[in-house]
Amino acid sequence: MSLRHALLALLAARPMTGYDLAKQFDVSVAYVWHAPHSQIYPELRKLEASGLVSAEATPRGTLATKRTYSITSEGVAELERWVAELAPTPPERDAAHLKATYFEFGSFGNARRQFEAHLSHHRRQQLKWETHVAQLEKRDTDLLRRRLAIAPEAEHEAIVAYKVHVYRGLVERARVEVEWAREGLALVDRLEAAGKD
Amino acid sequence: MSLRHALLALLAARPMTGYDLAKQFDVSVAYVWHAPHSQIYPELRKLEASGLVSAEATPRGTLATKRTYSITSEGVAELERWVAELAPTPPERDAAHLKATYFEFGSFGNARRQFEAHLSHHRRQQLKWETHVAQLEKRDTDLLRRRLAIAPEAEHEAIVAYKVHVYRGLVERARVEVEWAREGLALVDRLEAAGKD
DNA sequence: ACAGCCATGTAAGTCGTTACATGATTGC
DNA sequence: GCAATCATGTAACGACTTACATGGCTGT
Repeated sequence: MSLRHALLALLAARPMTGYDLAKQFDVSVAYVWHAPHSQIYPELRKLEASGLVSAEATPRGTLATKRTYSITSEGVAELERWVAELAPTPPERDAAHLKATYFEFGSFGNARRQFEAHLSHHRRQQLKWETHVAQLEKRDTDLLRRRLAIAPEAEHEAIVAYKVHVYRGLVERARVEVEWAREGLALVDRLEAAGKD
Repeated sequence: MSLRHALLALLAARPMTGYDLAKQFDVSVAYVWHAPHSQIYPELRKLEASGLVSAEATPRGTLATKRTYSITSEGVAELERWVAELAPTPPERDAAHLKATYFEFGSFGNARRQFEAHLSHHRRQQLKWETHVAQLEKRDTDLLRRRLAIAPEAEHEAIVAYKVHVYRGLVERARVEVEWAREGLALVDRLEAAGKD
C-alpha cells in the first residue's frame, strides 16, 4: 500500500509523467521505497480511476499518449489520511542476517566474502545518503525546491527538517551495518586463529 | 528464495513437522525471517518433491497424516550452496521512513505519535533480541543444543559465535531505530517551539 | 544514421497475506 | 465436557520481479 502514497507524495511537489516518477524513484524515493516502472504505470492508472490523481493526456507520435499526472484534492486528503495512520510494522525479512546465522555451513573464506560484500554495499549506501542529506540541507534538489515553492513559508523548516531526519537515520543505519560487517570480519579472524591450535 | 533455506537450516538441527517449523518461525527464525504456516506447508511439499527433505508420514486420526520432515544429503548440499552464494541486496522498502519523509502533511501531534510507536516497537524488539543473545551465549535453546549435539565439537564455537553475532547486530540495529525515534521526538519539540514565535 | 534518452505499456510467474476450513489429542 | 494445543491444509488476492515489446524525440 505504500507505492500509491509514495506516488501521491511526489505528485504533491509537482505534476509529473510516469517516466518522471520512475526517475524520481531512482534518484531519491528509491532510497526508501523502490519501484520499477512496470509497477508505476499501472498504479497511476488505478490512482486516476479512484480520483486521487488527474491525468492530462497529450498525444505523442501517432499511437502513444503522454500522460501528465497531477494530484487532486482527494489525493491530498488521502496523503493526509495515510500520514495520520499508525501502520503495523511489517514482519522481519532479512536475507543477509538469515544467511549469516548459518555461516558454519561454509568456510571462513566464504564468511569473509559475505561480510565484505555487506560492508561495501552499506558503505556505498552510507555515502549516497550522506550526499543526499547534504543536498537537502542546502535545499538543493529539484523536487524539494518545487515543494517549498508551493508551501507556505512557515512550513519550510519542518518540510526540510523531516526529510533530513529521515536520511540521517538511514546514514546511521548504514553505519551500523558497516560496523556489523567489520566486527564479523574480526570474528572470522578470531575463529580461524582459534581453530589453528 | 529464503524461505526454503530457512526451513532447510532448521531441519539441519533436527527432524520436524510443519507445525514444529511454524512454531520455530515464531520464536526464533521469525526474528530474521517471518513466514506463516500457510506458506510453510506448501513449501515443505516442494522441498520434498525436489528431494531436499524426506518425509516420514504417520497416520493421525482417520483422515489426516502427520509428516515429519528430515533434511537429506542433497538438502545439506543445497544449504552449503546457498551459504556460499553472494546474494544481491534487496531493494529498499521502508514504510516508516517513507512516511516520516512527509510528516509535514500531518500535525506535530501526529509526528509524535508516529515516532512514539516506532520507539516502542523497536524497544520491544531490542529487548527480545537481547534475551535471545543471552540464551544463545548460554547455549540454552532447544534448537541450538540439538544442533551442537550432531556437530563436531571443534565447530561448536563458530556455530554459537555466528548466531550471537547476528542477534547482536539486530540489537544494535534496534538501538539505532530507538535513537532515531527519540531524536525525532526532540525535533518535533523544536519545530513546534519555533512555530510558536 | 545512430545513440541516448523520453515514454509507455503487457505478461508470466513468484512470493506473501489473510481468511477460511477441519479435525485430533491432551490435560483438567 | 471443554479449552488449549497439535496438526494440516486451501483459496483468493495483492505486491513485486523479470522479461518482453514498442516507438518517438533530440542532438551530433
